[in-house]
Amino acid sequence: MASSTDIRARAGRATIRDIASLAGVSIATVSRVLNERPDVAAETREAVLEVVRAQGFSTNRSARALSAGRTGLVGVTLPIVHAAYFSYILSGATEALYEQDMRAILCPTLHQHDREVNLLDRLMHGTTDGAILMLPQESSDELKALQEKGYPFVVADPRNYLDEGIPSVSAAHASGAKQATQHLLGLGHRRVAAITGEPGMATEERRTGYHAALAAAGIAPDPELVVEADWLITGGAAAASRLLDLPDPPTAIFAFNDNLAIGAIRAAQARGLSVPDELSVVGFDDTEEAAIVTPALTTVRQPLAEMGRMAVSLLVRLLDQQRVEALRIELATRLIVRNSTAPPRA
Amino acid sequence: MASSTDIRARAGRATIRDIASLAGVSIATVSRVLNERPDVAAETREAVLEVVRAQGFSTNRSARALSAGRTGLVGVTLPIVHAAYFSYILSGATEALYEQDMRAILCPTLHQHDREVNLLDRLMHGTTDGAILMLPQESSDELKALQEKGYPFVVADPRNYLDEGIPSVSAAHASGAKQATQHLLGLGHRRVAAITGEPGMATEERRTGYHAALAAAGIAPDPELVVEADWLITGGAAAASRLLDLPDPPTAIFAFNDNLAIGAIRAAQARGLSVPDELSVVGFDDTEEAAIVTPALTTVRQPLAEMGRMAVSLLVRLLDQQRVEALRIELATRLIVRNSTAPPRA
DNA sequence: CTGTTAGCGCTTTCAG
DNA sequence: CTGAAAGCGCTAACAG
Repeated sequence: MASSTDIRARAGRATIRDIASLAGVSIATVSRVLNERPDVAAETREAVLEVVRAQGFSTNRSARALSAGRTGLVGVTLPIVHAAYFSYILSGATEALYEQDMRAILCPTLHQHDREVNLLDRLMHGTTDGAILMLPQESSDELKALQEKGYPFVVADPRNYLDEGIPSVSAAHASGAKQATQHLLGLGHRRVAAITGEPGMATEERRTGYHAALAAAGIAPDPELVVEADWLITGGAAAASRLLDLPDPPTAIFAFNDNLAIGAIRAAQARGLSVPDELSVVGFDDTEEAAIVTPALTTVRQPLAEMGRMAVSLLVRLLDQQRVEALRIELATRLIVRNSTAPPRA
Repeated sequence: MASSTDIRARAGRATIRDIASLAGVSIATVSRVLNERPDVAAETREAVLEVVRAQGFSTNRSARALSAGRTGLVGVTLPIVHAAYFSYILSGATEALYEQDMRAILCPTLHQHDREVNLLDRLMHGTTDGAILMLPQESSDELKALQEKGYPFVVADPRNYLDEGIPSVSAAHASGAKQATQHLLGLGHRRVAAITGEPGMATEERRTGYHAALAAAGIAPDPELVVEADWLITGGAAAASRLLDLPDPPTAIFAFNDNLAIGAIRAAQARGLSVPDELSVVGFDDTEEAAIVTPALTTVRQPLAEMGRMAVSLLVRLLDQQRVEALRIELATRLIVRNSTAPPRA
């Protein structure tokens, strides 16, 4: 759409200087117009914008970044890009950034700690204004150090308990777990088992919610009914087998994520048990698979995209040097009831 | 890790100038060392690196970008970040970029054409060195225009047939479809139906492969056995129903993507047909769901991550101004046999 | 092999 | 309300 009256035959694009001379004003004025400063006469502004449009000009971000000290870029670190779980958070964050006219730089760490460190180091030095961190396991010390260097960041979906003062956004694991357990209890189950994930904040909190629901229903927790597993389908299957081998097996299982729940369903089905008729299973996360699997999984939905958006909004406030009272944000979850849960057999 | 002997009490980090004076050399020399230029004495280099390490210095990318005219950033546009399909390509691309010490800037377009245009416009102007484009539908004209402006890019997984001269990386749709159809034929099926997706390059090519396999087996194509659908599960179910209502229904269906295949399976099961005993179904893509669904889906795997990597490697060559002979790259697919296919009932 | 110097394109005081 | 001028931190000729 560039008009044929472009002033420059040279390869590069028009610069602010070209616009200025074409519009008969100084570059300072053009800069003001471009940055929507109020102190420009309406006429002047119009004249400048006219030329800007005609030339198809748009400001060179590198130059602006160097001069203004802000890049408009935010680093987003995450273990793996294609994992659905992270990509939802990423998606929310990217979208929220877009709305602020900012962009996300992707930094996959592949679970390699040295990569995390290198990446962060580089991000800090003039590449980005701040970062959204999704880490496989955070060390409060390192994060503190980062913070002391004055680099703004927020941890999304923290894996561990973080020091106060470290900005973070997470799901309300405990209340979600409580919902899930209550759902099972409400259905009439009394022996409700739990398959927990690996140690960490999520597991701790979800266990807290599980116990809280049990306690509220006046049921004494049975340690036999709580087994730990890795977060994988196979782990869930193995754990469920152990549970079902118990002399007095559970009639319902609350698995701490969907993978584990799917594994549990598989294990039950493998031994001829019908889900949900003979065993109810609830998951956590509501990944894509939850709806696809047979029977469709009752599970606790995490507001992943929303966590990404929230993280950005927190970060933006940090960038603006606003005082932020609530540094740690927790987002409510929602129980999605599908077909893997039913009242226990009479 | 910053030593307490930092020369600057000021807020900012050390600059190349600080390093230069600390090391007793000129900034040009520091720059040379930083850029691994060969023309520096080993001693000098060591001395400089010493100071660099001590100060925890790392070069300001914005400044380098402005000065050198290269940002080390590549824009990646894609319709939706959290769609597994795209995120695999994205993942491969990001990883390949990382290896080149480059980074990806995420640009989700949400299927909005104006966003695509704006984004590209911005990407061009000093934000990125080039781009990987995943578009819902490309217009060769617009891409040509982009190319004429001298902006390097490559289209990943093109939706439409592109002009020659537009760099692109895609899957070998035709040969993949041929494999799939041959698999069915090899099992003994004679009435093999196809559920195509919406018009576009993928559908065209896959249809070509389907017909080629039929022809090679000496089977005349029956137009009744080819029905079109959107790319969704519901569409697949509807299409399969039409097929199964035929007076002489197919014993096997090749669905042009996994969603359609899942829909077909659902439709068959809904009318009491067993898959694969009474109906074989093959998909295309090998999404996450393919392995989860019951029965697990036989499907054609697209090398998505590899496409991303390839796109980057093509782009990098373009950036280096290398003459590239093969602008259009096609990556082989692979048939993944699972449980949704079997010989027809005797 | 090393230093000097001139910008890259933009933002931002500081005057007027 | 507008302009002049001083950099932001780095790279890349060009001398020496």
